[in-house]
Parts: sequence; structure tokens; C-alpha cells
Amino acid sequence: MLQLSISDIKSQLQRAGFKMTPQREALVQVLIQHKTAHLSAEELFMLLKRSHPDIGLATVYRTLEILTQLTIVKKIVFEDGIARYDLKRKETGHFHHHLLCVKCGEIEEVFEDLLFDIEKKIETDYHFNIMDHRLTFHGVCKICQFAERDES
Amino acid sequence: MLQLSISDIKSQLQRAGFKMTPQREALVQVLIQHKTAHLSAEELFMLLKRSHPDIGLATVYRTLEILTQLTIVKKIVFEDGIARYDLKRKETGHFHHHLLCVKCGEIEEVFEDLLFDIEKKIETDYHFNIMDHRLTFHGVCKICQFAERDES
DNA sequence: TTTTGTGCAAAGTTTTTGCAATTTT
DNA sequence: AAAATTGCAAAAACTTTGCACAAAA
Repeated sequence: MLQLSISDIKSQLQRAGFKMTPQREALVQVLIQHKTAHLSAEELFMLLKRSHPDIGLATVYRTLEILTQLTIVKKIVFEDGIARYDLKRKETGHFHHHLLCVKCGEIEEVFEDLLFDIEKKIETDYHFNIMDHRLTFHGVCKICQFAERDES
Repeated sequence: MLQLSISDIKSQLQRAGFKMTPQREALVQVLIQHKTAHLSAEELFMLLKRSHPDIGLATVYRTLEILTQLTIVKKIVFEDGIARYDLKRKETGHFHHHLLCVKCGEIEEVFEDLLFDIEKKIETDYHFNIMDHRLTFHGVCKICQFAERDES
């Protein structure tokens, strides 16, 4: 089941006592349309203003906060300190990983569940009850590796 | 070789064209003393003021930036958006992992290199040249698990 | 009609920057 | 002496909050 339909998210909101509004719906739409883009609140706000010129940035932040609490969206902060928001893909059952290129800034996603065994080991060895994770590799992406080769 | 001596860091700074100052030395000392504490710039600043009442917060930020560039220190940002700074432990050859308790906020460190095989796989499958990583598990620590049990 | 949500502006946080004075090499 | 560094204050960048009005259930 893909966690990507508006009506599904609407019922999740309502079950939690929130109302569905045009602004919230629009934000979810934008998140769906740009689901691999790792957008910041400001970037989402800019995209939303196209269809909803009167929307406020505070509404974007408040809605993202709710969606994060409902685990519909995951907040991820890389070393630049800016919060980015990723729609969770329910189909995979775990949060995906990121490859962050230090040259061009591009973020590639890895959907394989690479951490299964490691999580088991951590739970056992450290008595830590894992609920979520963040795994990001910093390095040079394929395209930038080619660019580097051409430079020399 | 432990990356933890002042004189070693001093020569690294000088090799890169930076000067060693009392403020920088003091910051490194504090980082060594609190090497498992994951302190923010503000927290480091407070600790530094004890011995150097005149130190400025900007100096702390500027020095951390340099130490980060020289990979003496690693900057890590969790979902609260505050940058924290970890002295890199050269002995392990890789950056350690973190267990972040969602109940008490405690951060436990995992020094085992759990990612070796995964990094190999990523490098091959994605043609991504890995230079560094950030791996954090969110969950409930041992102590908070006991507290939860007692609550019910 | 009751409760929740919205936009705006103001305030709060964390981090960065300009600059004159000081310190290091 | 030359170059880099410092502290301070101001600015910048991102996020949160208070409030009166509006919209959803």
C-alpha cells in the first residue's frame, strides 16, 4: 500500500483530530509531486505560492510539524542545518537512505533495507529499542566522478 | 594513533596555514575533555568562558569551521537542527554511529564499524565514492525502557 | 456553533559577517 | 612587519508564536 493518496492522508489527519484544509491538501500534493526532491519548508512554500498565493510560511511549518508527528513525513537535517521533508514510502517498511554528493549537492535515494541485520545487532548488544534511523553517505556521485576525471 | 594531542592538532593547523592561538587550544582541550558529549557551539562557548571569560562565540564558530574542514572534528546535526561537534577518533578509521533516545535525549556512541559491507555495496551498485557517513538510530535507550516498564 | 486553522507580523534561535584592534609567526 | 585572528555588534537565516479573523466539521 503506497502512502501516497490524499484521501488516505486526510483520514489519518481526521483520526488524529485535525481538519483537512485546502492548504494542507496542497502541501501534500506538492510533497507527492516532488517526492524525491528533499525540499525545505521555504522551497515547499515557494512551490505552494504558485497555486495558493496567499498561503503563509507559518502554515507550511505547522502542517509539516503535524505530518511529521503522524509519521506521514520524515524530517531530515543534513549538515547544512536546514530541515528537509521526505514523504515516507510505506511500501518499503523502513526509512530510505541518502547519498549526498559533496561536489554538486545532489541527493540520491537508496530504498534497499541495508540496516536490518545491524538493527538486530544494536537492539541485542545495546538494549536499545530502535524506532527509526537516519543513514546518509557523504561522497562523490557518479556524475561528479566523471567530471573530476575530465578535469585532470 | 589517537587524534587527541594538542601538538598534533597544532601542526595540522599550521600545515594548513592557520595559527595556533590560546582560544583555539582551549577549544581543542574542551573537545578532548568532553569527547563523548556532542556539544553545540553554545555549550562549548559556555565551558570555554570558565577559563577564557573574554572568548567570543564567533571565535568558537570560526574555529569549529576550521577544525571541521581539517576533519579533526565532525559536525553532526540531528533533527533538532542544532549543530553538534564530535572529535574524530582516528583509531577507529571511520566515524562512529549514534543511538539517540527519543525519551531522554541521551546520545550513546557505537564505535563498531557496522557499515563496511554496506559501503562496499553502495560503491559498487551506485557508483558512489563514499567519503564519510552519518548513521543515527532513533529509539528508546535501556534506561528509559526500564522507566517505561515501571510506569505501567 | 464549536473547534481548529490561517495569514501576518513579531519574536526567538542559531549562525555568519564586517571591522577595528590585537596577536601570532 | 605581514598576515591571520579576535571580540563585539549587527545582520542573516531559519523557525516558532500570538492574535484576530476565517474556515472546517
